[in-house]
Amino acid sequence: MRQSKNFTKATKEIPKDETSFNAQTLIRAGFIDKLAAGVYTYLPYGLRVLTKISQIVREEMDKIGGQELLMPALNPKENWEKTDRWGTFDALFKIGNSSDSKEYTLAPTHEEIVTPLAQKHVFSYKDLPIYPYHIQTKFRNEKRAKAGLIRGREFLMKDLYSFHVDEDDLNNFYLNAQKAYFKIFERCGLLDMTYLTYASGGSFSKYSHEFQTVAEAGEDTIYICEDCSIAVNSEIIEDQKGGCPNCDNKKLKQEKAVEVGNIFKLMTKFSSAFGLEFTDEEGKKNPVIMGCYGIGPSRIMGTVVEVHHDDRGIIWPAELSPFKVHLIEVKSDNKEVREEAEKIYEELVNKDIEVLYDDRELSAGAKFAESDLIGCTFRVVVSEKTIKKNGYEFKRRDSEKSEILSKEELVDKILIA
RNA sequence: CGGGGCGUGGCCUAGUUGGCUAAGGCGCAUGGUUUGGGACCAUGAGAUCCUGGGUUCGAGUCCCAGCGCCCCGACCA
Repeated sequence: MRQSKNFTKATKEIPKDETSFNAQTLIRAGFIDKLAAGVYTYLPYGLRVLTKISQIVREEMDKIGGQELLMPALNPKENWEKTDRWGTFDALFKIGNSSDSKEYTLAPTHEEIVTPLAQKHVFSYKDLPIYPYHIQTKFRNEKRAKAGLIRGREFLMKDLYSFHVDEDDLNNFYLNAQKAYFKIFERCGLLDMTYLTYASGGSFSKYSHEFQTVAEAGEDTIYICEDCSIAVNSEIIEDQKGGCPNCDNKKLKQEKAVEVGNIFKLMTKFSSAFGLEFTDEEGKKNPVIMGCYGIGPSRIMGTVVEVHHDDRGIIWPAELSPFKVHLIEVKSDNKEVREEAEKIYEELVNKDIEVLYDDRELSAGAKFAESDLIGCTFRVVVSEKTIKKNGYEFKRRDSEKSEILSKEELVDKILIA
């Protein structure tokens, strides 16, 4: 992509209506635009990142048997009355339709939709287990949206629901889902600071689990057991008398964290509400056992920015970088420079490498500053200097060192990464 | 939803005890000089001062109400 063709512009000014680093920086760099509190447009760069995160999530869900579908955001009131959540889920956006007086909600989660859906197709133990999921925009009328992408009113969420014949089968899948989640955080560059965190299980089971990423911007406080590499949240810490639920470690480390995912054993709460049953091998009817597994691509995007940055801007992990390479030509009005840059741009594009090519007639300083702000994993510079040296300057965003490489070396280096 | 703060060209800000034509920077346009870390000069365009009431000879400035945004808290299935 040619930067001269991108219609959004980076800015030096910090937007005054945002205080979180992720929102300030993503807005300045042209990834997102704010429409209202907790409601953002994903601009071309931002959508690329969001799509990459979603794709990672999709791949890891598919690997554990997930089946992707897409359920509606617009939900009829009746489904939510069946579970009694129409009146009790107070972050529900409600929509009245004056022409026929029918009421809807914009879905904040999808148990109310997926359970009756399963009911149309699950009759026998032979039909189980199933793992439908979707990646979809969720709506929650948060009393207070905050921290940019970390707590929005409209946000992207992957929610998978598992349906089982018994608790053992649920427990098995539950562990698979945990592993898949860690794979996702690894690919998003969050593995080192993300902890499986014991949370209250509500009425369904002893614990649910959150995935908490340590970050100053986080709104939760977690207590980490460094022996087991797990954590507990503030609901649990008191029950545990300050100790680890997994070992006899009494000294847990307190940190602020962002909840980037959570998994929950729903047991029969929703299957009972809708009467979702299956017939077992003996011909007896039993309620289906359920679990749910949430993870927020948009929230991950904000969290990654909080965790991976320096004072010049974002440092995207390789798999999330909006473009693998930021190609910069210094002195666009130098014919030789322009031709050389165009040549390598085409070369890289032909190798299916995603390149953002800064072909604008701006000063070198402006281009470098904006490049660091945007934060692509690799930077390649073409200038009078590099032409004299018969190569291309290559630099990682997370390193201060640069090197001059030949075309072949450059392509190799980028393709290997 | 309780408490606090803020609202001025596209963006960031200044604007004194109410006073005359609302100021500066960024960005934008035109011309010229520049080009390895957010260049410079000149000229120019661009404002319902959040909205609605009120006080006053006179309101960006004071009062009331509303809306919006941010922060703290509560909430987070």
